[in-house]
Amino acid sequence: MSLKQTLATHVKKAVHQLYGAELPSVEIQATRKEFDGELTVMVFPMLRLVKGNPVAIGEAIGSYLKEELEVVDDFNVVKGFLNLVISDAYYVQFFQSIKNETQYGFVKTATDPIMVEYSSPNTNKPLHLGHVRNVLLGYSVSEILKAAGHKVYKTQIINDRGIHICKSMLAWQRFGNGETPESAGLKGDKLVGNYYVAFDKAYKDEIAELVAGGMDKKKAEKEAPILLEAQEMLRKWEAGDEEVVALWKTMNGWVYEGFEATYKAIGVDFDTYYYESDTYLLGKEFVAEGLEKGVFFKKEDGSVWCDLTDEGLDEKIVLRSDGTAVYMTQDIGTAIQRVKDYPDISGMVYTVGNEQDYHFKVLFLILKKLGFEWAKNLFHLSYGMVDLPSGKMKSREGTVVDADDLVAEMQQTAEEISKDLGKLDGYSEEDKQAIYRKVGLGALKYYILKVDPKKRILFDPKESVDFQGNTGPFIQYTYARIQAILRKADFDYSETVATNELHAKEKELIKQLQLFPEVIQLAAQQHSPALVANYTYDLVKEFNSFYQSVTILGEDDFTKKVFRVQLSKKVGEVVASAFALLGIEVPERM
RNA sequence: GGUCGCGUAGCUCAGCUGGAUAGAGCAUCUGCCUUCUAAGCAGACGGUCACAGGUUCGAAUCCUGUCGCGAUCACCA
Repeated sequence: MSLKQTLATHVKKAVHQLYGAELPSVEIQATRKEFDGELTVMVFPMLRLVKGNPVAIGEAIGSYLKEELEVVDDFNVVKGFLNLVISDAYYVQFFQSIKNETQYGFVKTATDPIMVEYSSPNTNKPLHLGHVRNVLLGYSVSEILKAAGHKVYKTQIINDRGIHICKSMLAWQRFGNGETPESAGLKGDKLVGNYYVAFDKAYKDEIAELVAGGMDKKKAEKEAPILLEAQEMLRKWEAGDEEVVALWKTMNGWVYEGFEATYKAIGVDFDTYYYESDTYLLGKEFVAEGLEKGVFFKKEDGSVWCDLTDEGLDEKIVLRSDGTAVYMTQDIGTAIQRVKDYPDISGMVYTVGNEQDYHFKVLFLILKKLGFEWAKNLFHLSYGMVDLPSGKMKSREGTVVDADDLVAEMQQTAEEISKDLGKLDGYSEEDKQAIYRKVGLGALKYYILKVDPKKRILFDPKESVDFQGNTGPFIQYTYARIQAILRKADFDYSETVATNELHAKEKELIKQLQLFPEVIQLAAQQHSPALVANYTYDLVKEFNSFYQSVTILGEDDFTKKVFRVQLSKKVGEVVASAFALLGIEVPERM
């Protein structure tokens, strides 16, 4: 039983004995720094059941607790706040109980499997800063869910189907001259991206030409020959035309290779992949079934819709009049396919930007209407856009921040800062590069993950990302210093030592460590890596303060010295664990 | 226009299911490297928590309205 629970039951007992009232619950929280004590019992909420002066009630309960419980050393009452001073012995004992636990704070048994989808890029464009946020969030939430005791399947849906793919293919046929990533010396995703841009340019030129010839602009946009040709290509593709399918396979292959390289550089991975080209047919099947059941209805032109006006939403199309699948069709199919493949999953998390809030609201509703029990356990992990000072990122206008470039730049910055400080002199170039990579990526990842997913991020490439203060490198740096202590400790610090008095900073540190398991659970509940990031920062700040105000290795008292090394070591372990939840590595030195 | 999200220090952000005098970092200023890594520590300065009502012993937090910013309401994905 946790300390809070113990205290709560005793507070209830006290109130029962003293006032004959039964409290349904007791509110206990951490005492604010400016007051004496560790934990505070709220007296105000009791006033409903217990008539009297809150200070007097607090005093009475305080005396009772001090009398009854050994861990309560003392108490004081300020207004309606009963502050309890918890004994050092309790914290010493708590620390000793977690000291040797591996992966302290993690739930080790994996139950209730959850599938987490993230990344899900468009195969026409190289990954950019927006995808980086997506990938980092999805990966981190997956790790957090695992730590909180879930089995997790990381997956992505690859949008390898649809009119957009045909556009790049068409442009490649027209302007490509058989170019390949090898011949062009380009990553595959970059090469295909170029053709997508080429298509767009040709398309715009054709529209301009038609408009110059007297056609209405809207009509021109619909009737530009290159667009009609792309649409024709999509029909051929859905019909299984060999030539089209072969080209599609080749170009998709290039893109995937390019994406994999980027994922590897960022340090994220997937357990399983889904391709829309494999699931859209299943979606169509269920649209047909839904139509029979009356969940959907057909319009005169043959398109199929779902009426959601009862839910306060609009009508939503689920199948085009020409019978081809739309986005929604595919997502219906994909969700169903996943549950077929992994019947044990209890829920799914979709990491997708907030511009699709409406889409997912509708998707979840439709799946519910189709009668799937699991539809209630779907969660849209919605996140805000990453904006640049110049506004939105637009690939067509060349205002995107490319993911590969970004990672390289961060590593470069880490290298420059590190060289100025000169702490790595004497290490091999290979070791140094590995550290620069960890630090550069750490800065980027932390910068993005520490903010609440719902909020938009303003990213200024010029000012780049900080390396001081509440940042990844600051936390990594603290970890590296702890490792330095452990390297220099030339005595055996593995034995449990009998300490009975704690330095104020030691107590603060242990209190902070104590919070870690709760933080993991809360972060999992809220799907929020930001909680983990900010917790880690607090822990590290507490450690630095401790580090500055006590001597560790130079301490004369052997018991204290050992205890402090053990404490430092544990802080290091928790920092490493917490950062692993964010997908950030920690360096042994920097 | 309908719906959803956001609005906290000059800037970037914390603030858990309502709790005490709203917290960090950056920037500006002041101290601290002969002792475990100064990417650090200690301190100063900086606030009408967008605004107005309401609920409550108590509101940055919950409710209503107003304003500002963004997203979305496609036979695009």
